[in-house]
Amino acid sequence: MMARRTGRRPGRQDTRATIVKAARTAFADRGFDATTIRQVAAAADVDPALVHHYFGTKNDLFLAVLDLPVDPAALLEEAVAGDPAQVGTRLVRAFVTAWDSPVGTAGAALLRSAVGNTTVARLFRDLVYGRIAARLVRRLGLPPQEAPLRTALVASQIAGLATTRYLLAMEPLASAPPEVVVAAVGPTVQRYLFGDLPAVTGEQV
Amino acid sequence: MMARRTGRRPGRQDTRATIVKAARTAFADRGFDATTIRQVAAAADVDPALVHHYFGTKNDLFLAVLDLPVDPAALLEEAVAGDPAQVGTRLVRAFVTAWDSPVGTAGAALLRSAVGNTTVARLFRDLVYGRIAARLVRRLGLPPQEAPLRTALVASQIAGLATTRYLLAMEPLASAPPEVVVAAVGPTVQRYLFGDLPAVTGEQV
DNA sequence: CGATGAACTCAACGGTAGATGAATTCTCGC
DNA sequence: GCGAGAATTCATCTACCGTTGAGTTCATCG
Repeated sequence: MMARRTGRRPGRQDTRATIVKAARTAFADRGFDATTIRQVAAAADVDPALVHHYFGTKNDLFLAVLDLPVDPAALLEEAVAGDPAQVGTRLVRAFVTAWDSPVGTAGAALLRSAVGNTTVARLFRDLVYGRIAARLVRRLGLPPQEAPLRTALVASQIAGLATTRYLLAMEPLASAPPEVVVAAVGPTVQRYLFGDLPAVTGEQV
Repeated sequence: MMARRTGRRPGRQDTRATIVKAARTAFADRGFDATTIRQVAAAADVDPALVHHYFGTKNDLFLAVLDLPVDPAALLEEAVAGDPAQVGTRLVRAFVTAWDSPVGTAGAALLRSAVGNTTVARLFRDLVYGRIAARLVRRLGLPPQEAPLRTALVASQIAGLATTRYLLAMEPLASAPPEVVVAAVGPTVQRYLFGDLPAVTGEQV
């Protein structure tokens, strides 16, 4: 971390991508509010002003972090195709394996930020409703009357998995091998999607 | 909100309790980092310096917020007593109904803060392990080898419920009547506690 | 090679946060 | 009714933060 001269650096380098990467992990680790542009700049070995030069405001930087070359919806499509009797298992597996990719890091950034920031929370809800749940309902052909509760229940289990395993790192879940998690949680998701829920029929216990 | 004179106020009043209450809802709504002492002071109609006078640092204020007259462990004891075949349902019901009490508000403060703050996260983990999970294992007589994963899975579903229903307010879960949630989620918790989990036997799928 | 613009840094502004210490007003026991 | 101490506020310090504008160095194209 030597003192850096002013002005443009020699050679060609994709500093912009470096900043996005640093920002993504920073947002994932600390959330939107707790992440400072100065931290991101330091991690990318760059002046804070350069971050603004590329991305404008801090909000814009956050949006750039969420803007991925791979659409999470594609992963979902893959998981939904196949035998409906094991959709739950495939969904959980897709989720767990995706977590180590940039998609997962962006997801961590989004979820962690949403819990602490009302504006990001709205963004998160819109994404889950419009881009995930809607697609799930359509592809699985869930009855319109039951669909909202069923998908919300799935969201609750998946969000809980993300929170405990990744955001809070609670053992032994945090370091359990993927297939253990898949075997344990998959059936839950399966039941929420297709199982017999007294709740959705309006029946009370 | 008229201009307030300096010095002690006439009459007797429990300003300290007022501050704790204001701080509890503030921490629950915004989390530790996003909550400012000035906000708490304003909500309690008091000068920021008074908050320090009573509680010292912001951390101490947070701990005071978590220090409740009612022990959450007591609620748990109540739910575990009775037919083991419906422990899952009773646990979820206890959780959902407790949420509107100060215990629930403190829980929201703790969870929301834990997601955004490493120090609080450690506090949260210690509480779940030592005060909740340990008691659950003991009272239900779970096999020591399976217990950690089983309780962690329960934690994941409960945390997910808290996150989606309360912290993020995702519909229709956020405004679903308690018994709907209990009927839907109870069996999941039941299975995590006593059900057949290929994962806990070391068997891989 | 010269110029234009992109990449990059410096220094600073205005805002807000947590914390502190002194000053003011009240209560209560003697 | 007076004095000690608790309750309360004021003004202020230091430390960051996001953001801006001006200045410096490089790459590229004519």
